[in-house]
Amino acid sequence: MKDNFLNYNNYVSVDCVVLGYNEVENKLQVLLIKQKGPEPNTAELFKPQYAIPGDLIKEEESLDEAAARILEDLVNVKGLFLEQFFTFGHPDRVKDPKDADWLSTRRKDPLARVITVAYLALVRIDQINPSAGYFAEQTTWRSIKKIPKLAFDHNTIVSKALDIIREHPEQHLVGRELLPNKFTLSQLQNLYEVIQNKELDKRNFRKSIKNNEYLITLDEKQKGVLHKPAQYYAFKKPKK
Amino acid sequence: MKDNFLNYNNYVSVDCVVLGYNEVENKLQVLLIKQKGPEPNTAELFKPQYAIPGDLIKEEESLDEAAARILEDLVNVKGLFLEQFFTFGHPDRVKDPKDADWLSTRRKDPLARVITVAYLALVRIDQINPSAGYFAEQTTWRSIKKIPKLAFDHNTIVSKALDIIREHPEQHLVGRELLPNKFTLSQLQNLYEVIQNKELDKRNFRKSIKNNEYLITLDEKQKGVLHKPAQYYAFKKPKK
DNA sequence: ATACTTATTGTATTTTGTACAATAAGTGAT
DNA sequence: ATCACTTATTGTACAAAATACAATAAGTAT
Repeated sequence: MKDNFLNYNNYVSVDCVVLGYNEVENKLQVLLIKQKGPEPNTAELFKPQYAIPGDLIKEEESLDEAAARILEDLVNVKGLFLEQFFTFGHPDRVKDPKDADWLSTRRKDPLARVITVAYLALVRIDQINPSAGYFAEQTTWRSIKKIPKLAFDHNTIVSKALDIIREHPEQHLVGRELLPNKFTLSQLQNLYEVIQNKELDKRNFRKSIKNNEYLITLDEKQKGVLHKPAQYYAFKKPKK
Repeated sequence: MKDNFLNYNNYVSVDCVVLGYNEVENKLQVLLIKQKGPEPNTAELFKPQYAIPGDLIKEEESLDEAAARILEDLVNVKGLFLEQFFTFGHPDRVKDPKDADWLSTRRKDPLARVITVAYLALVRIDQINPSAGYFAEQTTWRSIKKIPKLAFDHNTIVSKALDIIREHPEQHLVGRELLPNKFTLSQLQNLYEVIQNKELDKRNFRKSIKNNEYLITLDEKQKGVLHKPAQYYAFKKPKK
């Protein structure tokens, strides 16, 4: 009877596309890590590649918890915006020869299939301080316009994340996640322009954004700027 | 050194929410199976529950392929519309006592965690003939308004599928999937009304739907009906 | 010719999207 | 006090899309 039991087993990982917004330079960047092996000085064992942060899930954690743990380990910040967006599970997604060396330092069975659940995180670059964790030799921000060749199928994963955020920026509350607590409408417009990669008309942008139920006008203006001071705004806390 | 290797292993399954449209009764239903064990006459080993069709993935198949296989085995139809929509991976999602008996007939380690990638399928009820496959004792259609208690977290999975189809019916090409090759605008409107669970104004529906780039007017009308015969329409094939 | 049933269509109104440029409110220099 | 400079802020005309609402058309059956 035991012969009828199914027994396929797989690795399951969570990978995080961390999009960081640099307000000063008005740039949207993605957080990459440089792979490292499990031991110090394992660099000679393989040619490290850039990758997005990810890890196998642990036995007792949910997928959401795994994503939070990976980010916490990497950027030492809790409570970031995190959203599952797609699961990548092609049998060959970790079987490119370019990835064999790194896997051999990390897995008992380097050719085993890995199914990965991908998450999107949004952060303000100036608010976090990524530091190499136990799975990263170093971390680096790269412009979403110049993403290098990444390990595994991570280029595909990043592309899909960008598609999703561009589709519905307002649904992803990008303003709340990527701007300071108080901000001007010009700051908000700059952010939308970077995400959508196109210029927006000031008057029309203001008309449409002012319908946003979450936007509230603060009782405060800019001070000390060399021009007409702008009104500050904030986001209401989400309903739920 | 081997001690540093990570070694968490998991079952990965694909579950399919099959939504079927019954045009005559204008009902949207979900396809459920009644669980069966791997051997004939195993019903006495456990109390079978209703569930959505799903199965562990096989070693060499992609997630999409697994979903197609599961449906093919169940409904003997290939080439259905299929879309991945979410992955459910809570550590306890298969550990409810109600599910222990069935798992014990199917798994070497019934308490092992199972992560499931959920797919949405759209079908015309009159076009397919679901038949009990190797994992189903029997199959049944149930109205989306009266879904019984299901095995595992399948009620949650079905709910999420319904949320998704209601959000963007046109993006899911529900017309193409759920109507005959030629159809009237009233048929199309009925379908949208069932999915969105609200009534639509005929004139406004026609105005908006006629902007649909995929809709074409056929050179044919209804015949033999006891009223003004309606024009037939069809959908163009999707671009790619 | 009439009754019956569903298909089809238009108009007025509101809302939303788009294109486009002048004025306002600060600072710093004179 | 005035002026130059910089960014913030606002309105108007037009087009497009969403909404509310009811009369006429084309068949069949009697």
